[in-house]
Amino acid sequence: MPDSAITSKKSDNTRGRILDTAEKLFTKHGFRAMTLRKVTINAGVNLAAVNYHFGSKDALMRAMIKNRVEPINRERLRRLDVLIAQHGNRPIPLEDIFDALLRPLFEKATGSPHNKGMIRMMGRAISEPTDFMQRMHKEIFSDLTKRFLTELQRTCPHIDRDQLRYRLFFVINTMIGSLVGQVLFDTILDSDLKFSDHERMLKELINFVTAGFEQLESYEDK
Amino acid sequence: MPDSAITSKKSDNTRGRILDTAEKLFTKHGFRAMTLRKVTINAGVNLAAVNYHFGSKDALMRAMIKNRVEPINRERLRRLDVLIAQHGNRPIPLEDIFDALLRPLFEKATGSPHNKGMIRMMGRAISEPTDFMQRMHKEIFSDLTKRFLTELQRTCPHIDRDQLRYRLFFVINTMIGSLVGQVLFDTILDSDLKFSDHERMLKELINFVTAGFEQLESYEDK
DNA sequence: TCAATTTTCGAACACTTGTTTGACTTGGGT
DNA sequence: ACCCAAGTCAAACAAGTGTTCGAAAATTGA
Repeated sequence: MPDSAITSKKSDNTRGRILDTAEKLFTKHGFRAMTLRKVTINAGVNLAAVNYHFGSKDALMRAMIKNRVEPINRERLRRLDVLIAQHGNRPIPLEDIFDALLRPLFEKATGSPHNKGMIRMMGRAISEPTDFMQRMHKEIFSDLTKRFLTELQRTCPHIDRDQLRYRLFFVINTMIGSLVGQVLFDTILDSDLKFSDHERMLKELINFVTAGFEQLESYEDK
Repeated sequence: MPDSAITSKKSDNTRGRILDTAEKLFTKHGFRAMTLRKVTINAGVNLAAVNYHFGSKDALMRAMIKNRVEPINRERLRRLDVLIAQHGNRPIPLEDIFDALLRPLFEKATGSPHNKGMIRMMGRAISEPTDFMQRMHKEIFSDLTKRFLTELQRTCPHIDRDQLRYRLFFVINTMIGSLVGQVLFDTILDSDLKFSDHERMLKELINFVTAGFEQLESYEDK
């Protein structure tokens, strides 16, 4: 088995072609349809190549997710750092924090319909109940949530610690759900609104989670 | 093949035992692990019984979902009707509408850990990209969303029609995501908060979506 | 009671799955 | 020229998949 860190991501080598094709199939038809035979035939490589380059199908899956999620999370943290640098020790506007959290994901979901579907499948994969996925989840998102929690805590000292966590939980769920639930969107809408209008949707989403998180009008004592 | 509408839901007959066991396996280990052999062995019935009573594995899946979702949706609509009767043609408070939409689902998720896991798996199943699921989705949720949309429209005439749909979309996604994303919860929290505190979570969730939907402080012109 | 229908059962079918093996081909270094 | 590691390949493997079938068994109705 070769060193996976060195081999490039381009699709001119076998490893890259497998990764690309697997992602394509996974995106289009889900995990069940992503069989090694379909992947390898579609990629024009030999069946045994997957186990040679990745070790197993699960490992291929892991590599797929990491390759997609980690750049997004890096970008999120980068934007958060920019905000911190801009505002020093003054509070950061909530919509800016959420913009840093949501926009990188949505930008990946813009452009090609493949990216759109891919993000949706990522959301599904991440919420898998398998042990393998749960471990991976912690591994990938632990840092991210910690950093954003800290910043939200600092910006909103008036919000109770537990409530703050609940609300961030809801924010993230709204985000993931909105990407995963394309189907639902069509069901609800039945109108001329397009799911592909990402900028509009992102704007509405940020407004929604900001208002939900802030809860200017307090219902708590009701 | 027998008439599926007549046979009872209790687990003393073969059909019922299959349904229960399938749900248990699906809940605990996902769709992949729900093989017909595991189901039938675990239920103490013959392998061929599934195809005899349901016709196919997909049909079994369909029966599972319907049996769980439809009672919840009926309860949602019942509560909405109560609200309408109470308020006549005056607007209904938003948190009451969302309570009617969210609480029936959460009440099912209370009590046994099985129910909790089951709801989570339902959320996952519903967001499947297969044609079969998408058709089913429309079939099950079309009425529900239409009814709630109408009522929201009437209660919030000041909210633009498209925006209203976006926001209901977000509300539902927050709800589903919050049930599906148990894993995420643990990752974010890393604290003494318990996912099993449903009443607390439901309250926080209703506050969140109400504030997000209402958006008293307007960010739209920003 | 007896025939008819419904339900159960074991066995097999046809097929797909991920993985492994061992021989073959390639490409660079000495 | 040679060698050796890296990569590719066809073929098979063992295990598991949903589904089907015809014969038993159980249940029902007259």
